[in-house]
Amino acid sequence: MESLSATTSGRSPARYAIGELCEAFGVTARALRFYEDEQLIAPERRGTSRFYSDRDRARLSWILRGKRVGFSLGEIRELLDLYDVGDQRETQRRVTIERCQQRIDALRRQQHDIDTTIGELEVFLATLARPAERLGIDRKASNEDQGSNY
Amino acid sequence: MESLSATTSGRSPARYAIGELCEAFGVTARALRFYEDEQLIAPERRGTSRFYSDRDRARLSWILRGKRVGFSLGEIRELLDLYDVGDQRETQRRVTIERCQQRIDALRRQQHDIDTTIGELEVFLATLARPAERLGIDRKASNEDQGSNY
DNA sequence: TGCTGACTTGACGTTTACGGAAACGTAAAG
DNA sequence: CTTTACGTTTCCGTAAACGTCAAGTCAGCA
Repeated sequence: MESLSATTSGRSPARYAIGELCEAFGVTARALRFYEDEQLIAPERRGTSRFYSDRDRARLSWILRGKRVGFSLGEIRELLDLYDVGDQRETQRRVTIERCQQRIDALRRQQHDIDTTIGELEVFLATLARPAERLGIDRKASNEDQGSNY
Repeated sequence: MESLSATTSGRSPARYAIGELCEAFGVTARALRFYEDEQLIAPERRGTSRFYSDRDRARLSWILRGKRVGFSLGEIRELLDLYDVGDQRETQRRVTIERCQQRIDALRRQQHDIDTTIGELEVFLATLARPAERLGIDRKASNEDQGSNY
């Protein structure tokens, strides 16, 4: 059973073995099983083996990006669940929308934080380039610390 | 001793008590002491008490932003140490520059990740706005997962 | 048939970033 | 002098996100 995706000799309903996904995404099998325990993905189970679909692949992609962006696995699960639920009875929908908005706002703040950090690192790099000055992170103890993410 | 910053009745060499900093930055004293244990800040110690300078304030600001941006405390310490060292013997300097560049690159990738995530969340919000469709995260299992941060 | 390699399920260990509580010190206010 | 507020150290606990064995299963093949 060389490659699962090869056995399915052509089109879409591809299945991947756990090792293939690990390879493809650079994660360990342990991690994938952990995500499964935590209800983030649910690959098909034939007996004891796992078979991942393209949907699982996409989910994994979301999970990993979510992590890089600072979401906890719990939050990621919630978001994925939202996607799955999709619509719902009015009230549920409003909550969902609100939570999404909050996430987006948080991400925007994070963008700003990253901008600032990159900026400071670049300034620092500049001082390194011409080694003639002393530096001070401590100009005026800038009070711009509103908007604490998360 | 109402407020330390008030006793220093005017200019720069202000000192802050731990409680003031907590208040100002929305962190617990426990956290500040922890950062001290971890060598991230080193407030003046008169006897057993702590007195924070503007420099400490600025450092704290950096620490908190660094955290929001995804640095670990260890990484933050390294970066702060770099700032302190400033220049150095040529070889050390090159390493420093390199590490900075890497951090900046990682942050740029993170920016991109966040852009993508915001985008997806907004698309999702749109589908929520007009509740008439089914959605699929799983269009084509987009393979755009290169550039794994950190 | 026996080996190899990939996979499986537990179960316990680890790191990070603090939180919480005990037990005590100090200092200004009433 | 006692209260109240704030601060200190020390130690133990925890949640998240896996890593790391151990021990066993199963398919393919020489």
